[in-house]
Amino acid sequence: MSRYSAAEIEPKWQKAWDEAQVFRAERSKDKPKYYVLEMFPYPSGRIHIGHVRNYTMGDVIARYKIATGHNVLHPMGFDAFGMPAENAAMASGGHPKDWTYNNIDTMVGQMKPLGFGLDWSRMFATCDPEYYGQQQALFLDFLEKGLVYRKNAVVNWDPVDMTVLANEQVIDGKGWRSGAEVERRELTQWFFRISDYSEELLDALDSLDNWPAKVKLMQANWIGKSRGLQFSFGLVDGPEGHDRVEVYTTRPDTLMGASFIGISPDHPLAKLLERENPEVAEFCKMARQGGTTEEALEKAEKLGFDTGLKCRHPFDTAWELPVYIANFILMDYGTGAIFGVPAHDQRDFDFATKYGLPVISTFVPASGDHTLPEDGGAAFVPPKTETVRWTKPFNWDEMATGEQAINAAIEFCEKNGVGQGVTKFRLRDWGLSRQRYWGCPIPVVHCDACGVVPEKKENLPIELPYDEGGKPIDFSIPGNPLDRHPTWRDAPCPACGKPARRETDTMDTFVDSSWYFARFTAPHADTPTDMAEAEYWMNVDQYIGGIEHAILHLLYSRFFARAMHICGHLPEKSKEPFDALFTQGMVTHEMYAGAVTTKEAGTRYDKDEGEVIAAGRETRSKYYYPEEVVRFEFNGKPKALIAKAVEKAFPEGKPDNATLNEFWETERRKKRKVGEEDISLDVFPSAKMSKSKNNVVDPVQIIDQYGADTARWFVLSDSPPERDVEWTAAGAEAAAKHLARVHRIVSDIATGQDGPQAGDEQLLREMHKTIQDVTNGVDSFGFNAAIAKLYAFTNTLAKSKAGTEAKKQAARALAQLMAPMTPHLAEECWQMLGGEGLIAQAPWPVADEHMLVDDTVTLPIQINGKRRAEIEVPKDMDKAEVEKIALAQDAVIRVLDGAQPKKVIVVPGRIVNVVI
RNA sequence: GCCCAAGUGGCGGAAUGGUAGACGCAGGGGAUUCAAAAUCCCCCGGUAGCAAUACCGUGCGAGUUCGAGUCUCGCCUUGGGCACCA
Repeated sequence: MSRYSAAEIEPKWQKAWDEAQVFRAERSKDKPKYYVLEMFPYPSGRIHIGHVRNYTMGDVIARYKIATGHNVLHPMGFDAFGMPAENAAMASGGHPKDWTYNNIDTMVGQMKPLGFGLDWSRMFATCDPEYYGQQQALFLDFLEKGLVYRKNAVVNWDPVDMTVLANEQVIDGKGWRSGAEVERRELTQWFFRISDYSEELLDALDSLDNWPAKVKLMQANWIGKSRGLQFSFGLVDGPEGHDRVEVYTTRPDTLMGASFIGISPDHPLAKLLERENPEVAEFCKMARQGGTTEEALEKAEKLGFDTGLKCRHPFDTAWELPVYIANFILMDYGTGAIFGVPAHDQRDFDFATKYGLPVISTFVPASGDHTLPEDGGAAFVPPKTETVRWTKPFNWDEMATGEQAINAAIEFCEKNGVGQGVTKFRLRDWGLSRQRYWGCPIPVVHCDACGVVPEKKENLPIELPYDEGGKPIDFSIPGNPLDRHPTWRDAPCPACGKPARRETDTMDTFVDSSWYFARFTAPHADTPTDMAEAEYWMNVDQYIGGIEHAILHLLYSRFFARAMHICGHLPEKSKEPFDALFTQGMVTHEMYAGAVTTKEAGTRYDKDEGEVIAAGRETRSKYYYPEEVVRFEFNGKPKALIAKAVEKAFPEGKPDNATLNEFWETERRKKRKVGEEDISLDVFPSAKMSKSKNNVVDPVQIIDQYGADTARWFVLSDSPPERDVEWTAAGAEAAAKHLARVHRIVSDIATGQDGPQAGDEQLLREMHKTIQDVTNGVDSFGFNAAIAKLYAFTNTLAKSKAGTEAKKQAARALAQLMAPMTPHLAEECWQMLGGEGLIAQAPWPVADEHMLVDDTVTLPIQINGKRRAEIEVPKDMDKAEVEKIALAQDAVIRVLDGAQPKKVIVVPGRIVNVVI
């Protein structure tokens, strides 16, 4: 008997798979193809447990599909452009390219030992010039087809660092490095015309039968189709060229409740007033402060500026409404102008209250008490489907739903020439320009004579410069190094040949990830795709990734697939590139944060508390990795300390929690110098593992200690894959023990003598049930439930007194069912049991239907829905007979106490319910 | 603020509208051992009870149903997304 040693068997079988080229994907007519893809990783430096979970799920599917006779494509690559590489260069010198490729090497080195069935020959990184050159070719094709254009759009501008900030670099409206108030500033940028496809992207969601409903719902809400009315308010004595204000509203039915007109600070009228009136200019400047995110705009205090201008109400020209410039109105959506109805919109209500504007109700609840908003009640905002009583309708019944009223209002307004019914979408065009170095350069040239000229395809790829005039690029200077590069910008105009300037914006990294799945079908083709390969391998049969990508990445990819089809790079069938989608939950972990002093504390004396040193102290937060901290609980509260400091203070070993707590309290009160870290840390609840929060768990330790199969088994067991999982280290050992047990049991069976041969049939029945359950589990992503069945079957097998042949048969089935999850151990077991060839290439076991049905069933007997007894009856016994037996049960007789039951419900094979 | 989810023992979780808690972890007891590791066996939601058993129990409050963890409505809490994190 041999002992289970992952360290010995895992490399051995990985080599065997390599030699047999089990995972090499080649086109073939003999088998149906199957393309399984997991969202590729960002090369952050180390793989984390979330990656292991993601790729193990994909690998289970891939191996299972190979076993069921499919020709499988299962590739891997890296989403390698992005800000962390530049941030690393900024923080510690070095070059984003070196940082990225080093990280990729490390991560591949960490992934290979996990034994994933990947076709590594297809690997690429999006920062490979070979890849991004083809992306530039795609861009040029899109440009030719009118799918890309330039327009102005706002960015977060840091006025101190003189640079554009990403949303995550704006913290509480301030720049992350400079601390300066961020401004919204307009720049000319490149856009994809995704909004032209709003209707189609929305409608096509219905065809995605194997996508989670919640993802489709989120996308539908994001696209946001709405029907409303576009019309204008006449402006009383407006400035030159402005005789009216065009508005769009989804609630034209509330027009009689309008009390003001609001325009965006970026509205042409506001801009005109801004030039003439310093007060307006000051307000607009203030309104443009803060980040550009929808969240920031929604949460910001609602402020307005009364322009003094008045608009006429379309239905009553004597009725004049004031025109406000308001900071919560977006120029991008609708017409950049709205009319406010305080009675039926909370935001408008708050605004009206603040500026003393009238509140006019147009409808009230259908019944019941109601305090009108104008009489001190709250804004009344029922769902559009609710029937309400109209007090100011214009051509519909007094009792009607919002929906009915909206339609009637649009019809009425159209008939009376007041406006037009318009369908609008919330989806905006996709801005792809980034004022950054580490991304795919946009392949156009700006020529004084010819304007914006596309680069010639034969000049692609336009590569990123590595140096700056022989010197390494200095990333510590804020701003875009491409913009200030001495020579890279110089390029002859592709049209006239005169000296011109390259575009220095690079592409959003979402572009990189919007077509990589197509590139995997022909990763080294000298066009973006090879149609023969794309025709064969597309679509992705099963796509697996995090729920956090439910909207943007998936929507952008759907758009790209359409655009690529238009340009002849993908077949018609690939307009929806992902046939089935599975969104796995995230791996979360609690976070440990401490303070680093940025301004030293003063000292203040308090007569009760004595010396208080925190006064005047300023800090920034620093997050620590789980392995850097000592975590403990005191009085039920989690606390943490920096591990190194604990080791130093208690060299003899980790003390008890009370001592740690005392240490924590003492350290917390210490005065710190600038730059010094606090030793006592706070523990924050679990959140998505992210690089910036340092709460990533490194699986390498687990692999080193227990082996890949344990890590794989562990991430699949316990939690359902679609749910978030809180990572805890306990349990890895249990998984390892179980695998060792399987090895031991199989080894005993393989070498054992014939036993008593009792219960062969029972064991084989269990085997067939397990085959059935595990197969269903794998098919439906119920990996945790499948694993529970495998645990149960292992117990059955261990206890079975069956003969050696039956046991060997059962053990072979166990190995095969485990093979997608723990492939190395399965191969080893397969070999011990005398299985033919590699288990990785053996056909999947099939359950025998006849072995799945039992002759008798156990039926619970309920009385009024409460279980009181149970009976064992033949499975096809008729209802009357079952009822008779049920009513004869002691418990039933006792509760009935001579009375007749009102009703007896018999669900064959399920349950009996006696109603009394 | 808006959109989308999730909430079940000490913990991770199982359960086509049909016996709530499968399977695993932690814990307790025992066997084996000079001892330990490893392994094997048993117990394990709460309250009451020697026990049989009874009552309560799937975030909270209603509802539909013979029957609700599962369906509907309202709330609470947590997580994700909100267009320049990827």
